[in-house]
Amino acid sequence: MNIKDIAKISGVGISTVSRVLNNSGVVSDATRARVLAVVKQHNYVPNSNARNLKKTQSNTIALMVKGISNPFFANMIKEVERQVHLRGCPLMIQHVEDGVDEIAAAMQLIKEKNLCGVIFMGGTYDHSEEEFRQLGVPFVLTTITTLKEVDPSAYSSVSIDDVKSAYKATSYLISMGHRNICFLARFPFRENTIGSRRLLGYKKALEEHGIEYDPALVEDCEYAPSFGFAAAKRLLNKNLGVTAMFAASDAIAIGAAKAVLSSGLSIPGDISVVGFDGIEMAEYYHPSLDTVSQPGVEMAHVSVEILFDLIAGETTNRHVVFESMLVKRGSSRKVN
Amino acid sequence: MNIKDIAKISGVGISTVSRVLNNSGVVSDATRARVLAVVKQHNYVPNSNARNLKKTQSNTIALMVKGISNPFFANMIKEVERQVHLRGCPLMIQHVEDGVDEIAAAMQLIKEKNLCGVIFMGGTYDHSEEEFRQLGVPFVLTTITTLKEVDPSAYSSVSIDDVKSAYKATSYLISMGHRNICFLARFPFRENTIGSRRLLGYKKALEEHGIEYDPALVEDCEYAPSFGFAAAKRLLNKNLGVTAMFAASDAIAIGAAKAVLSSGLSIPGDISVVGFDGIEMAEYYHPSLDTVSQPGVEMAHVSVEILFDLIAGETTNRHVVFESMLVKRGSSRKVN
DNA sequence: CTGGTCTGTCGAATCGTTTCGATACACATC
DNA sequence: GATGTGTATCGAAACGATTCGACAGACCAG
Repeated sequence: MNIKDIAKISGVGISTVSRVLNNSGVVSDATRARVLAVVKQHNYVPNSNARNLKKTQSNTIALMVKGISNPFFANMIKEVERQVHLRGCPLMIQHVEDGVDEIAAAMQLIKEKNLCGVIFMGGTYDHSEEEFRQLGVPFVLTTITTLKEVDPSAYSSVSIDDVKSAYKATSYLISMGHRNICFLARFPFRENTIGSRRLLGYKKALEEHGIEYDPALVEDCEYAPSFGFAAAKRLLNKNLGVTAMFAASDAIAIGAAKAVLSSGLSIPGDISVVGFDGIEMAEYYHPSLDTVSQPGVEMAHVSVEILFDLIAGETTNRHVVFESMLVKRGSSRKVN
Repeated sequence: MNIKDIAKISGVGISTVSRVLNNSGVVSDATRARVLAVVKQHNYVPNSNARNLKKTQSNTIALMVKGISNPFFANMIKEVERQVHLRGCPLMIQHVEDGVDEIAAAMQLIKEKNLCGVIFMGGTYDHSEEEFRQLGVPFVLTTITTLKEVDPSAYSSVSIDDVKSAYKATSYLISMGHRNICFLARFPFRENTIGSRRLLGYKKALEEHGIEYDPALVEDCEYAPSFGFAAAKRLLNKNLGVTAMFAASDAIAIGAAKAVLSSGLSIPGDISVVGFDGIEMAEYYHPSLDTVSQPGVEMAHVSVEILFDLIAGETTNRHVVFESMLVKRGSSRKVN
């Protein structure tokens, strides 16, 4: 069942059917009604391959996400899907494995599928401005850090201020009298990853309060409970008199909290714990975990909005920085 | 840059380029090498819209998932993505909102995009055999229950035995002396949802051990911590002398555990808690939660395998039922 | 030398759309 | 009656791939 069949059955020309379906050009009401009736009756759905081929562009959006099983991303992905869908566009979600070049992967998809836009989510990108420009379609970087210096006019982004957010959490702990605060995050050996940015905020807070930075208090760990657990165990074994832990994600914080509790220590009695992200599970942990919460769903929403603005012809790129929020639930307390 | 350009630059015919790219037909080694060099040099990627149009079928797979933000699905989705990707096929992930007809949505995508296969994940389907047959492409139902009786030869599926799994968990609690065991799950007013199947297993275990089924011990609640929390609160307020809680998902169990702990009761001292699914967070909860674990990643893997077998021409549908595993971690204990 | 087979290649038709230029008719204007 | 201006429609040429039938040359057999 193709447009030709519909045309024949409706007794009109092919182009008339096309104009009806696309609401383009003029068609008399009578003809329109007749065509639509036939379309509905036969459950006709236009073939998007043919359409995209002819138009040399599709309405498909791709979401390239690093860490698709990260619980913080789960709700963001859902929101992206919802918003894109709402605008009548199909969405392709592609998980980007560690070590693959996100831009190259997107590039391939763009050429292959004539994508009309891309959202990149999560990770640290090591690409030059030139590489971004070569994409050739609108795109948004959501919760992504870039290693190379890239002209802000060359891309759009949605993020929070990681340095400031980590500073906030650390200052909060310091204000409650903590001096030996450890920090758990993932930092590969390079600058400007999410982890290193948060480390920067952590250091800054220490410095401003005259506390010397001690590398022994910092543990490298992936964004998952099992790694947080192991890292916290290592730290506790060092016997450094830690009274507070700040984790760069709630998943880490949950693992770390488990390590603390299963060592027979209490939270916040012996050790205060603060996480990052604001996932639902952290709230229902016992004790409920304090965290620096990112407005993930809104961030996803705005990402889609920016993308569609760009697709609609908007030429100036936007950079939206959301405010993170320190959520106090009782997993930290004052010490003297 | 299209196939014509590549042909011209390579000094060969269009069809020769096509045969090189598809490894079809005979091409001399010299010609093949020359064409491939040109392809690489110009970063040429064939346009899949044109290809799919001509072939009247694409290699795209769709994943229709109900509850995309469910943490149990997160790893499954990742695995599906990985496996499909590994086979060189693009994946479209579509979240199915409550109340939309999954099959109709898939049908539309299939016609529109000439999909070559679909995986349906999660939810309860109210479709007739006829509707499944109309899909016209291979598909697999993963962790899905069907309301209507459907001939098993008409579809493939991957699942666990929900009745048996719930029976296992309930029997475990009973064997430790519990009599007042409550059950938390989502059951709309119909048979054969995941929730009602697990309820069946719960009832069966009670019955076999001569414990009368008390509807007051069953609470309806969505698969998320906040709902589990509220449901458990309601239960505790009834003062029914509950000593154990069995939740139909770990997310519910975590919420319920929070309710128990924040009421000043202890787990497993006062109340034993058993969840369902086997998500990582449940293990890192404190106390670590006992659960009936489903091998989600394997289930996803097998789903993709079955799907590709069907696409490859396999004509008999398969139904793989995985064994769930009772994981004891210490959130339940003996009572007398 | 003729005819047959094999190898490597090519051109053209085709997939199902969109869209541009053409056309046909009705009606008004001069 | 010739001309102009809408309005509603149509046909045909694309879009970029695949694939089938055709064909040229090499080689061998008779």
